[in-house]
Amino acid sequence: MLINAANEAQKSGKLAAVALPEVTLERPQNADHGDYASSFPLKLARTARANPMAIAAELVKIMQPGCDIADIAVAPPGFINFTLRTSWLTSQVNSILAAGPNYGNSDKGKGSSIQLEFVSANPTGPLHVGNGRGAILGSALAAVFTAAGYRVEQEYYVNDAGTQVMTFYRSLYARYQQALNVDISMPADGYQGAYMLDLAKEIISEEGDRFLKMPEAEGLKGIGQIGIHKMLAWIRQDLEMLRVKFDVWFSEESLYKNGLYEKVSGMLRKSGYMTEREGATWFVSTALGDDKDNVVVRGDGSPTYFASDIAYHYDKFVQRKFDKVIDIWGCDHQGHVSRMKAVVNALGVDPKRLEVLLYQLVTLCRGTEIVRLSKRSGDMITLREVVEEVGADACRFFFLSRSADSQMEFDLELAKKQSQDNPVYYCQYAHARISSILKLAKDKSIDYQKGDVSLLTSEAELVLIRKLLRLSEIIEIIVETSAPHHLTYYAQDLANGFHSFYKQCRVVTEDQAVTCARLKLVESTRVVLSRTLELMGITSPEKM
RNA sequence: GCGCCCGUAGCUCAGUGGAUAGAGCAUCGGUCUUCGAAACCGGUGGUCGAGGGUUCGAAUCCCUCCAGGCGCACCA
Repeated sequence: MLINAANEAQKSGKLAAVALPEVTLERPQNADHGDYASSFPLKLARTARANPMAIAAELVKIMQPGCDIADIAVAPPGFINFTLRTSWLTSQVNSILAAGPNYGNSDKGKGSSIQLEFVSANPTGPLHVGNGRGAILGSALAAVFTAAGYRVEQEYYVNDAGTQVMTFYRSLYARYQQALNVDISMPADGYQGAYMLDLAKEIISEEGDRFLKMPEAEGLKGIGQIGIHKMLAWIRQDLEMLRVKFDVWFSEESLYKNGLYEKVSGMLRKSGYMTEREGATWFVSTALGDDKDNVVVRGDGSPTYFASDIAYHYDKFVQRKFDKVIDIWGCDHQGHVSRMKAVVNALGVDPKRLEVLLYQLVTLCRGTEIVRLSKRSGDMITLREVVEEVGADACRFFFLSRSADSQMEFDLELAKKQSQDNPVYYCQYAHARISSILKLAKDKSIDYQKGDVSLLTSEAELVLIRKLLRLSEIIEIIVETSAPHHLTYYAQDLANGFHSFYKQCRVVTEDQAVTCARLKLVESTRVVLSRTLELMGITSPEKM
């Protein structure tokens, strides 16, 4: 609309014929400035060598208010403000009801495929709180991208190969032997956590001492594999408690077994990105702008985790042909980003198709005392303990409520209290209230299907409708920024809009017509609020 | 030393280069004869770490400095 007006103004000579800047629409903070505002004239002023106010006035003359826009106004120093027509706003209530649970969805993604890989913690111990942050970030993003018309696959990369796994095998084998009264000490670099003892005991109760009778190498491997398997089952349970589910559990080891690793390293060798030096094999990241090269195969012939990652990303982009891949990592893996981008580049894939989302670490504390997160040391608070303490809804909301870029502190002493103060209950309470109103209407057999939405004219009603309409905008922002924390702020804003409306406008009254119109508004609020909570993976309770 | 993230109200944090910088908690004060007070309404509280620069316009972009977190392995 603005572009058309500008083109027309240029044709008629009212505006200098210069390249037009990008048209942007903002949402003004001040409601007096309308529903949408554009600073287009201000941006045009320089190139067009004209007063922004004059440009704005010309453009406004050309643009005509339509069925959706009631008013277009010029505001100093050169804004154009658009105000939506009330009748259009109220009609949106019917649109929301018609869309139902699909409200807010779009086809922005046009069915292109996205692979989201997250958590991917080593299966050498239970998940800790930091893993929880990644898990919730990933699952919320998956929901939002799906709503925006992308085909999303959620994947957990299982590090079932490599040195950490061997350390786990040795630790578990030692615990197993100790539990069977063999005098042996834990490996110095072993996993000390109490869960290793429980695991060993569990295996003894199920499998007896048969691994003891085997040659050491065989026993180690046998017990280790059972242990990893059990660990993975635990992890899966932990994640399910948080309502995080994966479509694929991808085995690192499979990359070696099926020859993909050999194939990809051969390709890179041929194209000159692999080189032998100091007895090891290196990936020449520096050729692609990285600050240093990285070892792929150690001097002893064993591949590093980086080697698997190269084959893994080949599999993602080339074998499985994902249009886009998003890896979600803790910020302690930050150094790995440029390498991975270089690898993707070397494989002939546009590195822009790989997005690495880093989240800052979660620090745990008990009061003022900081608790270190380490699987190797004994003192560790598991994700499960936290979820059991505060519940999945509060936990998800808490993790989602901060941008991935900001560090967060999880105070265990305040966990319970935090969960009571958690704004998630504010949002859920709004949903429960709505449900109870709708139930009242049902008990009174009020049929509001034909309610006339044009009766929704009070300020509180219109404010609420405007908030309902923002969901698709929020989804779009999240798709563009991969920052799902906006959902939590939107949910609170929406809940506030409803609570405020509820206080000012009695829904079920003697006035049948108004009652029906308001019930429609209440129902549409339920649709949008529960959709918002659903995207966050949070339940919408009818009672609390 | 180099790289990434962060510094916004007493606390925890939002803030897609736009108009008077927001929310929750805390604090102070109002609001229940009627659909859920787990709520609503209002007040107090800010040199947006500091200093430069770009811009009609900067919390936002650039530079320098200060403070915190995390990396910089033939660990993952």
